[in-house]
Amino acid sequence: MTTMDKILSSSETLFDRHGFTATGMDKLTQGAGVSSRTLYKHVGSKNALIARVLDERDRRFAQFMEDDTIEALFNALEEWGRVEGRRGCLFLRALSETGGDTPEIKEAVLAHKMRMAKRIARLVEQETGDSDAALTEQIIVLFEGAAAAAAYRGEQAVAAARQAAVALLAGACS
Amino acid sequence: MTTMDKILSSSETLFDRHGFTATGMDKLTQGAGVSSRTLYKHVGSKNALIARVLDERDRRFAQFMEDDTIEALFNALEEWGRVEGRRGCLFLRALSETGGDTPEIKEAVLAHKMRMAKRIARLVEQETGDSDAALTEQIIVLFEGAAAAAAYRGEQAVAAARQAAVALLAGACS
DNA sequence: TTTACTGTAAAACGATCGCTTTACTTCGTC
DNA sequence: GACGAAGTAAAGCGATCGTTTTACAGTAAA
Repeated sequence: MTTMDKILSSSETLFDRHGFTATGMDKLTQGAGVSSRTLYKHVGSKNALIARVLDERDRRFAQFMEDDTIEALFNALEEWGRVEGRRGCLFLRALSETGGDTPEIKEAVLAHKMRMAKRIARLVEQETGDSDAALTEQIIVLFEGAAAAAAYRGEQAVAAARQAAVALLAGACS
Repeated sequence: MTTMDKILSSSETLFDRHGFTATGMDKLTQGAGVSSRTLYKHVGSKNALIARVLDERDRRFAQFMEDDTIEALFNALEEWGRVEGRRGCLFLRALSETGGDTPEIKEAVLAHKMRMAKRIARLVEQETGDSDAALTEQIIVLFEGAAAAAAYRGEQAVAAARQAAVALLAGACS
């Protein structure tokens, strides 16, 4: 595990558990077991660190979600929540904590959301036969809602989202 | 407008725009046009202020959403977003920024979520004839997803959530 | 053996954090 | 006309913020 890996993975955990603004640089260096100088040489600034953490999480999340049906996608989200915890979407949390006015963070968030939207659109097209923009938007909302509601309702929220998605897909096929 | 009203309403705006942790007491006193001593006499602490702001928002939100159908509820959410902005659910944002370990804040958030869940359950029962827990959970997820996704997809996310909710309700009635 | 890289520990930068205090005004009410 | 309630401005509390700096150690290639 390289120094960079240590920095990114422990920072991700700290940000996720305690929030971005509330987590100071001392906690981050201490968490990574690294001096502050080393951390700054690697990432440049706290905002850049946040953006890098989000990019890395996007990679990890996309890899975790490599599924070929909408139903499997929601199953993967359920499993992700069991493993990683359910504290809401870290990307939207980063966006809202910074008020959306940190360009590097905003870009990382929107890139992730764009990628997820495209993936869902592709799966919908695969399963229904044609590209249904309205249905795709509904599945996106369900996915987002599952992540958000699971923070206080637990994994039943993800299960409900999956059921709803499957029902809507079935309605579109007929 | 009383001093307390000024404090709560301007604090709500600042928290919503810039985040809870990122908004310091000086911005809050300055925003309310009030001395720091007055603010502390009224609210006691920053965490207590956050909790009070959330309670007040819950009141305002519930009043805004006084509707008698699920469809009307989503219409109201769409209108709320137009008027108040779409930056995600302020309650969940408060919860995640504080890591969930500030009791007074956590209580305010869960009280709000419980109230919304009960309202949705009642509306579902009104419209389908019986209390369908699974369908209720799906509508809750859609509502939560609309609020979250609207932050980066705009009001089309709310429209999609409404369409999905109506479709699921129709499926349950038959 | 020198050079370059990567790391450490620790102090310090000015600014800001949440919060308290001191000293003083303004105002309605009894 | 005295009094308490409710407000002000401004300084200061110790702590922490994000960031830079100084001074030094280990290692591997040239």
